Amino acid sequence: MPTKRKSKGAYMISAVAEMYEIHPQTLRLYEREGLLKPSRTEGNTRLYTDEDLERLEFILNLARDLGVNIAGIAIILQMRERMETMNRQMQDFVDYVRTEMISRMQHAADQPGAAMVPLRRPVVVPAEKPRR
Amino acid sequence: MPTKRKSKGAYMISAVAEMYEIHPQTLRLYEREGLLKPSRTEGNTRLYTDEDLERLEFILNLARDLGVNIAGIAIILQMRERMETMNRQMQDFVDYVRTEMISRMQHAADQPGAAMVPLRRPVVVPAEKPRR
DNA sequence: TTGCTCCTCACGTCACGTGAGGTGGC
DNA sequence: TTGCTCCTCACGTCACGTGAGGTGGC
Repeated sequence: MPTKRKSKGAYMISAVAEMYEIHPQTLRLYEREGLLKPSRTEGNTRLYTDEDLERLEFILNLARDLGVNIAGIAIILQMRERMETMNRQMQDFVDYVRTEMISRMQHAADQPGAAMVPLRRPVVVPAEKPRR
Repeated sequence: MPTKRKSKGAYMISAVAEMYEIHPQTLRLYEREGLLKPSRTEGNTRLYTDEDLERLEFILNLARDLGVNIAGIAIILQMRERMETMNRQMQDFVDYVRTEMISRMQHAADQPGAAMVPLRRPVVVPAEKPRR
């Protein structure tokens, strides 16, 4: 039974195996197939960080609940990262445009006699569930 | 050998099987598993449209070349659709902002004595390969 | 009739998960 | 020493692809 659960830490393979009811060999298999990349101690023992565990949970969800094989999981992990990048870029762009618009509207308002130009249509931000 | 190749059309199962060197039973399997949904004639014979074939090519790429199982392919197809939707929305938004900006800059230029407000940083559009 | 279609059932192969067996460091 | 770790090898099970067998409509 590992003492730490939520806080930052590094777990050895048997602790992780116990936490997720998974065979240690399966964890080694996932690493050999490139799904997980835990760090190692100097003595070559695997150390799983919280980040590794988060990734592992994602993997287990796909493997156990959805029946996806390793090749599929590898691709889905890649796509997930691409989507997260896209979401970030989208959000950055939306934020940028918003502040830029506000800034310009204020400039315009500062100028006496300048008219506000209404948006022709509302800005629709795509409904994406926030990741955290 | 089907006479039509590129143009719009509907293919029966053996024509598709020949074109992609795939067993007809495999096509039936993919349909049973929900990956493909060809229409049917009144006599219940499957008809594959070009759209179905495009989807099939995607499926075969995953199954044959990448070794993804059916459960994985189903999820990847879903994710692909979500990414396409996101790309479309992103592109729409970028286009909208661009035309809106131009329109405002022109308005501003029309007003004598009005200063151009330079962008604080360049607008970076994410590098996404265009789909068509 | 011929050559297609539909379907179900069943088999071979392979990937995945797991176990055994032997090793080495804290 | 004990209890962990590492590794490789091998087996059971199941999904996938394919084939056979029997049916029916153009």
